[in-house]
Amino acid sequence: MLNERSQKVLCAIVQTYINNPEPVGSGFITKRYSFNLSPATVRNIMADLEEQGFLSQPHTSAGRIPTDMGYRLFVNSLHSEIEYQPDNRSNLYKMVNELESIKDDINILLEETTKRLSGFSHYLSVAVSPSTRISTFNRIEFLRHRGSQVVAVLLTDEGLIKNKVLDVGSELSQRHLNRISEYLNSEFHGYSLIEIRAKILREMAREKDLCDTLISRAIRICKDALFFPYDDLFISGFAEVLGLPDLSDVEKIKEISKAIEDKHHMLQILEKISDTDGVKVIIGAENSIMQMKGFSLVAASYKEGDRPIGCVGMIGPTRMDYSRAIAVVNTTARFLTRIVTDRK
Amino acid sequence: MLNERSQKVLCAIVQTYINNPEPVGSGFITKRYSFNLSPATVRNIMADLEEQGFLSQPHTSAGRIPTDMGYRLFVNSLHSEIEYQPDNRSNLYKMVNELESIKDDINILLEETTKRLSGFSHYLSVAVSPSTRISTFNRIEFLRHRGSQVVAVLLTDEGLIKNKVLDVGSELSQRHLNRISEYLNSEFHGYSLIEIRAKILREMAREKDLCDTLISRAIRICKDALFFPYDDLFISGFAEVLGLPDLSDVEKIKEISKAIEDKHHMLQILEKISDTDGVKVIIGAENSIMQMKGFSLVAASYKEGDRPIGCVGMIGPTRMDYSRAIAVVNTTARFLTRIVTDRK
DNA sequence: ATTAGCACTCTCAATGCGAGAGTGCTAATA
DNA sequence: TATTAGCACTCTCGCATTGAGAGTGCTAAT
Repeated sequence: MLNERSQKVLCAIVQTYINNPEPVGSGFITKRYSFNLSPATVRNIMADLEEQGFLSQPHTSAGRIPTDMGYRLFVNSLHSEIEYQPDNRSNLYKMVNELESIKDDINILLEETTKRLSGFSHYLSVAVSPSTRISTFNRIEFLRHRGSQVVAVLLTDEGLIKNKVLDVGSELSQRHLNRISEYLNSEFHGYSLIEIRAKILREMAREKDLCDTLISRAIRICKDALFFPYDDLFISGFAEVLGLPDLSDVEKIKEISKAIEDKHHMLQILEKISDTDGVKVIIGAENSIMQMKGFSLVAASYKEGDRPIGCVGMIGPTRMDYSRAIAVVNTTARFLTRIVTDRK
Repeated sequence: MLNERSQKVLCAIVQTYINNPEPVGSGFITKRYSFNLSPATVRNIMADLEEQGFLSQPHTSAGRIPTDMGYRLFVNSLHSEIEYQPDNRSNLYKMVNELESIKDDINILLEETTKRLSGFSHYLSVAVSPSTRISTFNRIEFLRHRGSQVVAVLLTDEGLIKNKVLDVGSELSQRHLNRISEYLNSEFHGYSLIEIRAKILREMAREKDLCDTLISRAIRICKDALFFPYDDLFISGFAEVLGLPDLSDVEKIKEISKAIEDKHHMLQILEKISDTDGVKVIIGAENSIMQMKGFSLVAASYKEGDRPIGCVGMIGPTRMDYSRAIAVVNTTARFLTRIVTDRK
């Protein structure tokens, strides 16, 4: 579909544009790269590439800029040859070292990770805590709060700690609550939360109009206590990206700020990535769910053992430095995987 | 210092400028307001006001715009006559109703409050959770986590629920942990966290090299478990404020986004307000701690009974609608006070 | 298939111009 | 003495014009 020479020229154009956000002309390519082609030839190639949808022209007499399709080809050709560049490494190395010391609490770890990531990449960075739905129930405890309120504290094998205030209708003694939690802990240990939820619903349907036994009460309380509609989302670096030349336009700024304020939507995107393996790159409006025209997402899941449980990533303009971003995200995800897996 | 007529003209100018962000000319004032003055007279007054620092001129042949001092005078003259306008009320009323149903968890309540507040005010809204330092210890529980890690769950009388992962050095049995928490709960119930912290430090100094008794161990664990460097800060409405004409400049956007990303600094400002009573207005760079030139903060503390414990507020351009903002913030703070106080 | 040559197109920055808005000042007025 | 009418002045803003520069597409030659 695209001969090797065309592809090389395309990549040269994309790389040039990434280095400097100005339309790339045929002259620049011939001067900078030693393809041994004349500007005229490059012009012909560029015209072809434009016709095929890889490049576009701001106006008739300007150079070319890559389209999303152009970036895509560039990124694909990159994917195979990515190794950690030494200069990234030194920064990352420092970061990883700093993070080692706060690995006890997964959420704090993720928050600090995004902060540092955005700090030295100058892109927006994001992370989601391990998905509650697929997390493994470790135990739950109930603490009397006030009146008929109870605080449920849920611990999962992945290191998540979630609490929730419940109203249980009537005042229960702490002893009573302990009996309930003991029952739940023995019953549910080792199951995933989503399994437990299914179990509970089945159970409830069965003993619908059962009298107020310990078990039925436990089940009812538990149904609420284990339900967390959203995972935690960490975003950092908004002030950073404002410095990028790609965001000199107020409209663009509005777009991205809307995207990150809609946590629900962002979580949807990231959750999908949390399920897959390896680094994933979404360019511009490529993925219909990601309506951030003009921005790209580079993300990777982190795993507990072999099971992906959450993800970390970076958002930048489509014109972002993909090779660096991919390397950084990949390394960070591996780091998180190690932390989460080791502490079992 | 400023005669009544000048002050009236100043307020008219400020109000006009708030309604429409364009320099106000003498002609407009005479037409719109029935001061029975000629444009020339108003011009003289305006020249005086400028000399005294209440107004400024973008350029020689333009109208005047208020300085921070101008806004200040305007706000002060407003303060006395603020009542809840009926149109605010209907919006607020709806909001308050919606919030009633989620009052169980103070943090969720504050988060939802800021979301709604920014949604209908189109300004940035902020809130801080009850200050941990002055919160009243209710009880603490420890849950075994993994290895030598323990999860401490702290409940305060104000309804705060905080948890923290601690490494206690060696594995302790749950029974052992329960003994420790029992001891702490009986010892510290009813004290404020800051008092407890002082107590602990004294205690530690005294039995510095005591052997590993239950008490000394409890004390040591507790020192970490009760220490929370930052209160929770909720901010919402960034996408909203981008719509304001005052933020059409990228520099301005950078400024405010930097301000809200520096949570530490923001907390410092809000904590001061949490200690005072009534609605407080900080205009522009008035307060040296608030280096957000061009933005104002309208905030009020919410209380448990008579004791201020946290605060809620709105941030907008200095050109914001103070009268509405003050009314809204005031009402919201009262609402939060009611919720927090009632549920004792 | 590639390339040199050239006319063409489009942007961008600089310039000038006129309309409009609002001022400051002066002299007249109540 | 305080206010006001009148007027020249200043500054911005939008618009059109212009020339330089960059890069293209096309054609004809290699």
